Amino acid sequence: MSTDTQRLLLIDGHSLAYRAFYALPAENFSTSTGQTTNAVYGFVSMLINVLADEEPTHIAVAFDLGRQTFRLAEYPEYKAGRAKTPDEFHGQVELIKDVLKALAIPVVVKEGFEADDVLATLACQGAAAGMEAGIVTGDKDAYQLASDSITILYPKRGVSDLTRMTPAAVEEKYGVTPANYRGIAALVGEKADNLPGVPGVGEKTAAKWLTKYGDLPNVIEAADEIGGKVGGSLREHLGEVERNYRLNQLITDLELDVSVADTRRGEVDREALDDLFDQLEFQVLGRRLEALLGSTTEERPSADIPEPRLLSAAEFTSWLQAVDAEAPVGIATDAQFALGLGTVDSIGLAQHDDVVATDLSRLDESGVDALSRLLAEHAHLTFHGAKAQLKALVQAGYPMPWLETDTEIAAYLVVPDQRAYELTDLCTRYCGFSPGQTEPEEGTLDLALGGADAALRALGRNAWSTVQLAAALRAILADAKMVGVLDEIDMPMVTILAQMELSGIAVDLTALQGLIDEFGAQAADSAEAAYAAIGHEVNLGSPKQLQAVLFDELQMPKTKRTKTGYTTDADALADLLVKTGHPFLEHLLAHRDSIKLKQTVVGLHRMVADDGRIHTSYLQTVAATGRLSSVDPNLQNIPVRTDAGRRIRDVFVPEQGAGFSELLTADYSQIEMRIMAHLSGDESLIAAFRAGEDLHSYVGARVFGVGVDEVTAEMRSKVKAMSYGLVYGLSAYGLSRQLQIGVDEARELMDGYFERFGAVKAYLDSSVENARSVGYTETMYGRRRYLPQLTSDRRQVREMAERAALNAPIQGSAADIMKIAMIRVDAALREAQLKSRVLLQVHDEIVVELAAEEYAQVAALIRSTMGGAAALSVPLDVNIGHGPTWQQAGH
DNA sequence: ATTGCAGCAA
DNA sequence: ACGTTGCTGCAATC
Repeated sequence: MSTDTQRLLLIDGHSLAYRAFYALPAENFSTSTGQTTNAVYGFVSMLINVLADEEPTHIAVAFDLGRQTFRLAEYPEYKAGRAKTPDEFHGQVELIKDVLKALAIPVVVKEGFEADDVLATLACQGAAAGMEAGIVTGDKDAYQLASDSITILYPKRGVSDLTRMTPAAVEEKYGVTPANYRGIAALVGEKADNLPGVPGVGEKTAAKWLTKYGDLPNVIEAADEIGGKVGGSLREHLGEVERNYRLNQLITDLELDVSVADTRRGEVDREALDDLFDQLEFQVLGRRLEALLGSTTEERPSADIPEPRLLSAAEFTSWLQAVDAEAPVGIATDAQFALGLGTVDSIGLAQHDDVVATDLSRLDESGVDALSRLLAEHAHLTFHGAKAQLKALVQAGYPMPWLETDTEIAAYLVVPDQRAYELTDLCTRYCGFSPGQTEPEEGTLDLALGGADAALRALGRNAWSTVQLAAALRAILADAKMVGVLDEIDMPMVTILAQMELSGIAVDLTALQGLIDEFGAQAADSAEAAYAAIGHEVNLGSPKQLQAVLFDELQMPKTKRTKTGYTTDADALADLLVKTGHPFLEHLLAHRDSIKLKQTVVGLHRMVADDGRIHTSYLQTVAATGRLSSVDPNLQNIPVRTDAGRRIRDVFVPEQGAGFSELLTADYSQIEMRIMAHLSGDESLIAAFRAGEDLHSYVGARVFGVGVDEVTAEMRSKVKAMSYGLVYGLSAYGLSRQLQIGVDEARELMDGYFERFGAVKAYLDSSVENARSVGYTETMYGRRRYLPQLTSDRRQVREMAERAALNAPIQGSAADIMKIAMIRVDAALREAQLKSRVLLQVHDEIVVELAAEEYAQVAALIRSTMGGAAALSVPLDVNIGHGPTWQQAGH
């Protein structure tokens, strides 16, 4: 960009704010006073980026004004059918205008016109005055304005990534000139504006026609000579197309209160801006803006990343030998891991501002030694998403590193309910710079053009970035007193999980194949019987087709509504079976059972690796409470409640012929209720656990006012359901439905419980109230979960948050205790030089592969370690079993 | 490719 | 509207 050209930046405020609102999760952007700020954050973040990128000399933001526009007047259905914008959005537009005012950026509106018309007018005026104009808008109609002097900056995904739509880019994407883009839009239609186009005509067909006939009026004129089905379709919809064409034309000659000269950048009101950002609690964003406004050179933040050096094998070795043992080292690799096998080809390393990268395959022996020593001995290694990389490195022959910080996990601890923790996003958010593209652009040309080197440099940048990010996140965790959770619980877990996943668990393939055949045959039989019962075939797996059979064909009474019709879930079907006695239902239910089992065993079979074992992956940053989750396959939901289901657990066995003899399972009994007893301090409940009697009978005796041996099986099961339900925030209505009893009886049960265990109720209530006032819940070890929805005025949203607030400290403390136990078990097994190893974790249970002759020692070690993992006011009971399969090791 | 339903676990 | 936290597979929809 030449410095003497004047650059005009024009932004569609409403459309960008709206995109930001939906791109950023509202629950992660809310101030302590409850103001939602996601749209403001996204908008301002986009604004900062675009100011840095475009360096405009002139700038303006347009907003829509007035409900009545000329488009609506011509077509009353314009933009109809759009969902009502949520209340959380409107207030944020005002905040955005406040920010713009402080930044001295004029806001332009014109009654009866949309923001894009205003922008089009200003852009044309600017272009006429010899300026370069950029229009930031989420409305593609603006493409029609693209020219040598006007570029459209269209947000690709979210609001952070803007595509530059020049005339060439428009032509490349749509095959037509910007002027003809209107024709494409008119033919294809725009769903968001409720402007239907020609059915069957997409961008390709539209472009073909426009190229052939020149422009849309010519296409319309020639409509009669266009053959085929689409030709007919076009003739039928000419009216709509002409209307779309009129409506999507942007107005470029509005009379505005603001002229291009008025948009010259003015003096920023720093004080107002500081106040505003304080109020919005935008710390990082404030610093980013500060950096941008403060420096006259307006250096890009990403320019701060040191340029990575690509090293030869010899250079790499000497770099490693010169590493400072006291300073953090960032590591990033291109590791991939699937089905028990990993690959890692290249590595980036960073210490201080020295960033290097190399191909691992090129390393000679001394290079491998030096890297091994770094991994084994350095005390300050930082990764982002370490576990898969550790596994791949270990399989490549390197030692298992001791890692100080995994920035993905640190970011999870800071905000545990985010969907993704991408390094780039986190750097933008917490450090105010962006390491940029983490992987080279797709496409075969890249390799030829040095894509491999670019990929190496990206690894170097990632390695450096993760060190900066670790420092930023640790500072935040220190403020929240959560460094202990990071260092003592979640970091040590990473290597333990990596080892468990590398081990995997052996399966008996013959037995597994047997189950596939058996469950498959059962499913086929039930399906046949079901078809016979109604006289025709139907896809039993399709709720929609089942509804047709049950409610239309067989005229059965309607079940509970779902979004798309009536439920056909197992409860409802069982209910219908009682009411109608129709044999179809019986066979359908049997089919559901066996097809589900078959699906499960087929899924497991698919995941057996070449070593005959299943290597699940544990996810450490998914469950908002601190639990682990398991994928590929999920080994935390293997059936156990039915006999048929339990048989699946029989295919999990110890490794054959390697000195392993049995599997051992160890689980905490009623850990969540014990935690509830501890946290509430309820004397009765604590006494119940200390008595060591059957908990549900003990509680049942209290609730029903009878002796412990007078508690019937029915009473016990009711109490059991209620006790478990309490941990989840169960209501009387929910309890009544689950137990198939009246709401009154359920209410009496709950009242009875709370009367005898008063401190439990007090604890549950105060726990929610406390979370509402501070904004988060806490486990016994300080792991937080933020729940800003606790102050929502939408009842359903608020109550959902209340139940989450009730559950999170209990579920989360249990998860913490299990993690601590696993860390200590791992250490104790090592210490005692035992060969047995932990393979699986299922929330309150671990599965251990027992080396021959080690049962007694391992059982004792695990019982005492798990039982002593936390000091509660009640004992932590551990059940242990062992046997030749997972099923038989259970108890 | 995404959404909804259904069903498994703790 | 009415019980938390997860994952997977299928059908239907875009």
